[in-house]
Amino acid sequence: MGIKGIYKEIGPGKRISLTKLAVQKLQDSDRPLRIAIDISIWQFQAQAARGGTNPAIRTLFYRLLRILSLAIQPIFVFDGPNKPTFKRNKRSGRGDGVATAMAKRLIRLFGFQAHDAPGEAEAECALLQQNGIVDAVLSEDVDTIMFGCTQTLRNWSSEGTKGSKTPTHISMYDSRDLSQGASGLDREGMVLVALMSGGDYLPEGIPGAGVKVACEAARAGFGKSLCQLKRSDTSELASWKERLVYELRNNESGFFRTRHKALTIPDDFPNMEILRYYTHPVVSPVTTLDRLRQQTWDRPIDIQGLREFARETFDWSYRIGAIKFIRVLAPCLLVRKLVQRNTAESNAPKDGNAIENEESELVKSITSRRAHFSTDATPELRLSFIPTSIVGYDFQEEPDEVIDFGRDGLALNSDDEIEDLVEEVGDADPAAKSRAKKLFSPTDADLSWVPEIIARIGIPSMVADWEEAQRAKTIARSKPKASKQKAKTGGTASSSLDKFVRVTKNNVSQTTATEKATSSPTRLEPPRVRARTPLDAIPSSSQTSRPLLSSGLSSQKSQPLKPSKPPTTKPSRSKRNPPGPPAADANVNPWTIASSQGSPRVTKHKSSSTKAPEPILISSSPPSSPPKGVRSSKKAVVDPAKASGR
DNA sequence: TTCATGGCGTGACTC
DNA sequence: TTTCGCACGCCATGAA
Ligand SMILES: [Mg+2]
Repeated sequence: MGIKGIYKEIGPGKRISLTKLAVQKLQDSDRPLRIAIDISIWQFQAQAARGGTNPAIRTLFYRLLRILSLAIQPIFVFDGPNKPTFKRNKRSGRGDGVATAMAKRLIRLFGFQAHDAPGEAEAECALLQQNGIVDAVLSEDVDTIMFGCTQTLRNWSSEGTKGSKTPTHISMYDSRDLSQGASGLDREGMVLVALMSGGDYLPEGIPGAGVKVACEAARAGFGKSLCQLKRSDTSELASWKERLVYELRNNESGFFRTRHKALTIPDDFPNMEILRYYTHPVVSPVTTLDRLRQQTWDRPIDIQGLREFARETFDWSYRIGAIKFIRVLAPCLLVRKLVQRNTAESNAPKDGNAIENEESELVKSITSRRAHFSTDATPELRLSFIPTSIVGYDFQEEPDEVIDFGRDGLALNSDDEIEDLVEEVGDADPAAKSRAKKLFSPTDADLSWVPEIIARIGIPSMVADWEEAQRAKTIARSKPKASKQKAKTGGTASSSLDKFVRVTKNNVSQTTATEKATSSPTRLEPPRVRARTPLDAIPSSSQTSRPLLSSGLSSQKSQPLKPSKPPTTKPSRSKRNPPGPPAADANVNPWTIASSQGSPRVTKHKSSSTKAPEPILISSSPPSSPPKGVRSSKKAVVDPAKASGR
């Protein structure tokens, strides 16, 4: 339901290289960037791909490779069956069921997480981000902000007018910056904009009121005050509406550009069901969050499984297919292996030679350094590596496609997409290989640009040696007579821990220059301290007298944790609930609304367990991190609530 | 006149 | 047997 014209209001976001974002997180937090990805961002884009077999899923494959090479830890979120009732014409599943199953399989072969949302993926992603399970959400639009996401990424695509369409950049939206910015839109404000301007399937919007008028109303505080209304207080709601309409008509307080005498406000505006859709979307319960929190982000890549997937799905068959597979996978897998050397190393101290031996198994040499625009000048090193030794896959096992039984490297050079250059096929001259860069042999060295910090993690001593050599070179150039005897000051580290610390320090001092140069004011918030949602702990019985939305701080203070008190609304919930109009029930029983909203299908009992039944609370301002204990007690509170929904 | 809304058509991708 | 998004540019329309 992207709000039409919303980007004219909130701006284009910060366009930033995904490499830079990932590297910053690696530096600042000593761990990879974690993002939740709404899988639907590719549901249409991928259809545009042409050529070969299954180009759509192949597009996903290449994106997954890219994620791998960015050292990002993703969790892919799929839409679930519990769509809100007012979106009922849509249905996910059947049509792309096969594609969905394939996508999940591929994602898991990469060692990435595939996660099913109970309802809308966008809302689930926002929940994961709010709870610190991920740092940011990659989505189609900025709707996630209305679900409470504070770091939203969208439009992962190429940047600049240069020829390459390689997707390098994303647009980043920080909810805190947004509320401070010119639009002044926070979560509540955006929800009001959605409610007022409506949309194709948001009924009871105000016809003729678009994003401009709605934003003016939001800046005047009507979003916040609407969300702070006590539930089931119809007179307060009527008063809110009266004030809004009065200001629209007369513009007495000057909130609006002009008066709006001609607007016809529907009788049932605002639609509380839609409001609740944003404030209390159908998302996973805390138990699921805990499970996700405990899951490891470092699952191994199934190389053999990926090879078979590519053979069957993309028709990358025979030895030629295997070589193509190795060629695209190796540079990405190299990054993974470099980063893993940080954590995977045993604590046993190793001598310098052992370290250097391990390093040279991964990387043969470093050839150059750059600060390229495609990565926002994030420093990178060009690494030379042997594809087969990175992938560890024996392509020789695979039969040749044609009758050519030759098993020297020559036949391998005929890759299917280099026909343009195949004039040289049959030319056995090795020099021809270097002339035509596209001639690829998986056993020969290949080159790849890797962020310098990642190289420092995986091959620290090789980087140190290379830097020393570079330094010597420049010195030699400026003062040819100077001796290169300057000993390696750093030398090889005595332990892996020391090594990493040293490397990190070096890298910080080294990269601050470039950071300042590019002057990026944007950075991710520290995620760990960010366990939010203190409000889930609210006893259900307090709902009817509680604000629909209020500030996180005050409500947290005022919420007594009463795990022992079961909800008293069970009777009304237990009668078979038709998905019919909940508006009538809304003032009577919030639980009814919650459940009806959650399940378009009456037969789905699951909805009651997946719907977080607690009322309330949007806190658009950054929350104070709750103490660790809150989380566990919250669990205790929610469980009975969940049981009551049965 | 100026401004905002809403309807319509179109593109996205990799090799 | 049901279905599906979003953003952008262009233009007509109507309100103030
Ligand atoms: Mg959306």
